Amino acid sequence: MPELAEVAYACSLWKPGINKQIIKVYLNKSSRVFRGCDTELLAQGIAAKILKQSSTHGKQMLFQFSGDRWLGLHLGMTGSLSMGPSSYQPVKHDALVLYQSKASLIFKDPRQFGKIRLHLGKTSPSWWDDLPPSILSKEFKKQTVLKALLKHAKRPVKALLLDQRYFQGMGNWMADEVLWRTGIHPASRCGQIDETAANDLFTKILFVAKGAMKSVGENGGDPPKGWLFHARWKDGGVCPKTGKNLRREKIGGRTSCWCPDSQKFS
DNA sequence: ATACCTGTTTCCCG
DNA sequence: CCGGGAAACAGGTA
Repeated sequence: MPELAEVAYACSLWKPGINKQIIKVYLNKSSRVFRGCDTELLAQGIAAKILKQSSTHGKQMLFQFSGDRWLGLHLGMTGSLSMGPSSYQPVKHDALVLYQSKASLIFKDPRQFGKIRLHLGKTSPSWWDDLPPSILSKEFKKQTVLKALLKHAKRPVKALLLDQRYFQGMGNWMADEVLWRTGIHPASRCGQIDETAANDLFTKILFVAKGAMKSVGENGGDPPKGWLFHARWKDGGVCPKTGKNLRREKIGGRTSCWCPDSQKFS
């Protein structure tokens, strides 16, 4: 379930493992999450090291280990992190288990769209440093939104919101939530959105991102009552604002949900 | 059985 | 070269 806030929450689940040594590494070589990653090097690189720090940036996670080792992790569509006992036995779809003396850190991903990578070096890897600003950061500005809209004038705005080059951390439900709050139809072409609407888009992105971090990111709960989130998952949902029937349809390649009554084409 | 899915990458088209 | 869209990846669930 991993968008911005769910990723932050997932990352926090490994916090108990910080400042503790990895005494054994289990990895399932055949899992697709290791594509492009040398599993031998990874297992050997992390073994006997101490987990020092964890951080997230949008949907990306970075774990720093002693000895200048860094582990990058992306949860894809179905990845999840959890803790287990030190006696934990890996089950199907566990891709990586880091054993410590009193616990184990588990990364599981049935669909294997997630990704693991290793970096050796004094400083954090370039694939981390070079990420665009997170939608939660100071560097994410109105201007970012305006420029993206202008550059992709033909794209449906829903598709643009999912573009991680501009909106690090935005996912399908967040994008629907944002558009619903702006009154913009998800299929509106980016070029048709005026500056006032663009500013509102920016405001609502921050609102949804911060609200999600508070409700979901801190304790793994659901977004607040009254959010579109609770009504958007299946056909037959009702708009929390207008009480009218919501619509669901594929827009920009993803299932989108909107209120035809309050969301109009720009 | 069939369709659907909170993500990203790759390929093809104009 | 580019922007845009569809398909592919893989397995669980309804």
